[in-house]
Amino acid sequence: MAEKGVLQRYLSVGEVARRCGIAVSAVHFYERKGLISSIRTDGNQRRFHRGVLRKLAIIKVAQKTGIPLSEIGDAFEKLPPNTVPTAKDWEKLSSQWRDDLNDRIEQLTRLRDQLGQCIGCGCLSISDCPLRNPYDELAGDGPGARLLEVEEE
Amino acid sequence: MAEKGVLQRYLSVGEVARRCGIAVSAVHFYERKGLISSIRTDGNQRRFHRGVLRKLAIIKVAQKTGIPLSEIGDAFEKLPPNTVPTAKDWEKLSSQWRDDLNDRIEQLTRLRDQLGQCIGCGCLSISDCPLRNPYDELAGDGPGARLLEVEEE
DNA sequence: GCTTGACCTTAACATTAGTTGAGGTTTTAG
DNA sequence: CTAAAACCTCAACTAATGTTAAGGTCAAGC
Repeated sequence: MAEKGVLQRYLSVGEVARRCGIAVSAVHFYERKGLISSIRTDGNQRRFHRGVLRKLAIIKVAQKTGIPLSEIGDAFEKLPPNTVPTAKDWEKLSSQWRDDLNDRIEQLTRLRDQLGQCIGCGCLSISDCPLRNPYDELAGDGPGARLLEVEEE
Repeated sequence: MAEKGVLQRYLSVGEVARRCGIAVSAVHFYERKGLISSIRTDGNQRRFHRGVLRKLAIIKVAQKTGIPLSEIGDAFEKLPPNTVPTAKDWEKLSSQWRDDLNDRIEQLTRLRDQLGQCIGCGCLSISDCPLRNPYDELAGDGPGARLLEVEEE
């Protein structure tokens, strides 16, 4: 009781999970992955600094943008250790991720537009279908361009 | 030799893979998953109808939009069986997937805009940060809104 | 002081989308 | 005809992101 109240310094794993809307197992998982850390009580239970809540919030947002945990972890490692991410830190992370997100949005938008055009062509016309255009970003996994080289013979 | 040339009707797995720019193992995989099918030679080797090239092209495009293979398979099953997807079929698929894609683009765009605003607030301000606004689409996994209920005490 | 809920660890399982390897067969080119 | 390239199956492995279960401990309220 004495520690609770106005200035509860440490949180149990259950509290963290509940307040972030994630499962306890996910909190454990993120800790195993090194994204967050905790100290232990004498009884070996985890106690989390409040800052972990911000980190988890950042993790959730970053995941929504499609960023893998490994990359989130890399970003966290470049932060000053053992501190709550500051506004400045968050600014760096979020602006970088926003750029990534923008790139992904652009890619998807191009694809959507191509799909839109392609609805008319039905992927039947070699010359007209943008999805079959070898020089757009749909090609380019192999040497040369043969993504939709479907019936060139 | 006799079958090759101007009107080669069937393709080996290697030809299919090469012409689609995917690995042989991936072709096998898609067949196991029921997305494509083949007949066999007397020697038990796969032979693919040319239509498989179009299906694989569709698979690749759909995957780029973020659609899982299971869903692509579901869509294929609703197509008339044993035929090459027609322009009409492709129109249905592509317009549906384009709508999905649009939804995803919209979500990501909202998220990006929120990130943009959030760069200023640094996730420090309870009242100003849109990422902490309990009533936008970032919340809503749990009962009530507590996504980023980070330091409300 | 005991019961119950919360916590601990470790291992296994689930899912998606494939890849890799072993061991053997078929096809093709010369 | 023979050697090499391509093919076959089946099982195991990869990677990311977790969840679930088993077996045991800790903490808090009555």
